[in-house]
Amino acid sequence: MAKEKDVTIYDLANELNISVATVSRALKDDPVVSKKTKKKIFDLAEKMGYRTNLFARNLRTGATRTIGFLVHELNSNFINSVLSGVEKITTEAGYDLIIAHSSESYTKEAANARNLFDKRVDGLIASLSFDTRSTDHFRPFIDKGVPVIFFDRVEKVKDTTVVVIDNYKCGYEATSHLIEQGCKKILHVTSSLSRNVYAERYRGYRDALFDNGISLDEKLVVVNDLSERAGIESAKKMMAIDPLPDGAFITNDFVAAAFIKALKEHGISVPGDVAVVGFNNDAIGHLIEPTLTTINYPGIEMGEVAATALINHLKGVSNISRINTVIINSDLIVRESSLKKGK
Amino acid sequence: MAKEKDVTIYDLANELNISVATVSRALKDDPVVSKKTKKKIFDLAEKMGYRTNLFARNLRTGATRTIGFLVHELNSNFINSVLSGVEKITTEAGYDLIIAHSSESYTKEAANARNLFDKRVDGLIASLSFDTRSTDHFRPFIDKGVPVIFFDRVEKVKDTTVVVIDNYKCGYEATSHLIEQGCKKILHVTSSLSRNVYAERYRGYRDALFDNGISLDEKLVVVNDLSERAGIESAKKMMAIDPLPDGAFITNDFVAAAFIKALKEHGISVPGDVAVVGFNNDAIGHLIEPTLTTINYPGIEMGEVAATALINHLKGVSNISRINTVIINSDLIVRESSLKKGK
DNA sequence: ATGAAAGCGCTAACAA
DNA sequence: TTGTTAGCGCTTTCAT
Repeated sequence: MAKEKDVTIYDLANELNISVATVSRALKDDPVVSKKTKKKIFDLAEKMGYRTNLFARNLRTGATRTIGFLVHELNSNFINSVLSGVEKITTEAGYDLIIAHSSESYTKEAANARNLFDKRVDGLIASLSFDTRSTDHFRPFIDKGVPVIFFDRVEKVKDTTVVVIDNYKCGYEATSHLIEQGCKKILHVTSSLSRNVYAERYRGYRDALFDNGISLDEKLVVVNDLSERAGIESAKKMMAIDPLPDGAFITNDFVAAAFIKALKEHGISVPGDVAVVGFNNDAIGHLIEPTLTTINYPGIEMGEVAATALINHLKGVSNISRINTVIINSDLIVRESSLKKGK
Repeated sequence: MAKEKDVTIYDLANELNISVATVSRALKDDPVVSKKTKKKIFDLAEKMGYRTNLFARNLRTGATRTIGFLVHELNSNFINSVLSGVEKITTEAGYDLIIAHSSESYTKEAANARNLFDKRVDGLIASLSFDTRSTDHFRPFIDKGVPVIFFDRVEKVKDTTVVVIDNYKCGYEATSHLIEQGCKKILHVTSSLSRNVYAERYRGYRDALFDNGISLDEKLVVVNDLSERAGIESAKKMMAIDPLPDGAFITNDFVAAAFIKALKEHGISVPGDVAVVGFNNDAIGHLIEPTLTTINYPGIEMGEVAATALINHLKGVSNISRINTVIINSDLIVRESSLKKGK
């Protein structure tokens, strides 16, 4: 198949004996061009299979109408709901999305950021990876005036906006709920405490214990990744503790599911012996047995809020740099896995 | 923050009193430029924060080193493993990925295809959405000589390569396994039969029944989408059948999980009353109870194979147009949900 | 080993 | 309402 030469506005202009300027204007539906000429041009463009050369346009205008979406992983329900929220808004506004994920690696995240910068995105929506130690890779965007919005896993960087839930409150509520159910010794399975989300939930856990007169035992805090293996390992770790904890607050539903499964295989009953609360409200939570008590984390809404703020800023409707932090509602969903007392 | 002007090769050239041609050559590590000059240029580029303008380059060269990845959904484990396989290969080869998903909509798929075409991707890897009725939107790629590879949900289009598993065989094996376990009346829950994957699995189901002297009952074939709701509805549908079927072959693990859950809630035991086989080998399969018998569908491998074929073609190492179809291995994983006979 | 200059396809300021 | 023309930043051919 021979590569056909692309049709350009010059071809259209030649064919119709008009200038490229008119063609260019017609193509962007400039009201200054007469209906007749427009029609002629559109028809011919269609007929000749004309496609805008975006590189030429971008080169010329310096704007790409493209938003970067930079996240740690794509295979998480939460990130996917955020993505669909973002996509809804950006699509409506006529922006394209370039998605990059870092597989939880700082190096890859930095490389992706660099890449998105080179691709000249008009704005960036990002959630940090596990081991991101610095936010220097976002500097170029900020210096150049490209708006950056962080969500979920965030870091306060000057001139950026963050969209989050109140992780502290959620951690506090989850833990309080377990205490209300009679738990006295509560395991906390979480991830890198240098990430805000986990650090905040941990603070909530700690304060809830404190406020209820339970002393914090560092041995009950298990830091791991968000894999199935992490759930199984945490379960093993817990079973080695004597006496056995009677509750567990796990910052991820998938990990919680694996955790519960492992416990049950060793004859430990949930919630009878150990009450469990997860986090995120993934679909898996009501497919397992017992169904999982969890924190509802509204991803779609978060994505919509983040994208709307960004788009409004780009349109000049509002100025993002005034907004420091947006907090989205979230709440505890009580199901079977935590109910020691019956309903 | 004022938008700083981008540094260009002209700035570098001016600063060093050399020509832009030399700078351009140095930047792409052309051996013809002396080491000394190169070093000067690289150092200055670093110091001034120079970043290549990809639009200018692409406009000039006509190649983008970008691959399009066009799929129906992103929130599926299977698609995500394919993606990670693809990404591994493309990244190694120095290609970027643009990801587009159509939310199972034909219209959106066509729009995405058009968009990727405008973005001038060098190649395309795609899996069709549910209700895709035509493949005309891939024509422009083929006509222009841009290689297209389909995987999973495919359609034979001239001059394209497809990467698939043997869905017929899998359907046959899953059904035969249920029959071996003593099932005589087997429900089949699947999705749009106009998509190759479901059509083939259905053929396998039908032939396995036939080969075992069981007559096909169209009322036992339930076509639905791949949602949790689909699982629940299918369960309800089945419970209305008298006498109750004793086996179910469900072409998606997630749907199967919801299905089993619904049955159990109505006091029907799995596998005791109904033996169940799923499809895909998602993580959820061994977190639920009973653990789910399923077909292993190796996404990563599939992604690697598809991407490798594409890249090799682009590099001119091999010619894709010779290859019609690649079939990836897949097999039955027997777990608890289908074992009526014990092990 | 380096430079001069044309041109990729498009937009927009200015002119008519 | 339409046309002319100067670039956007880069690569590459042809000279030197």
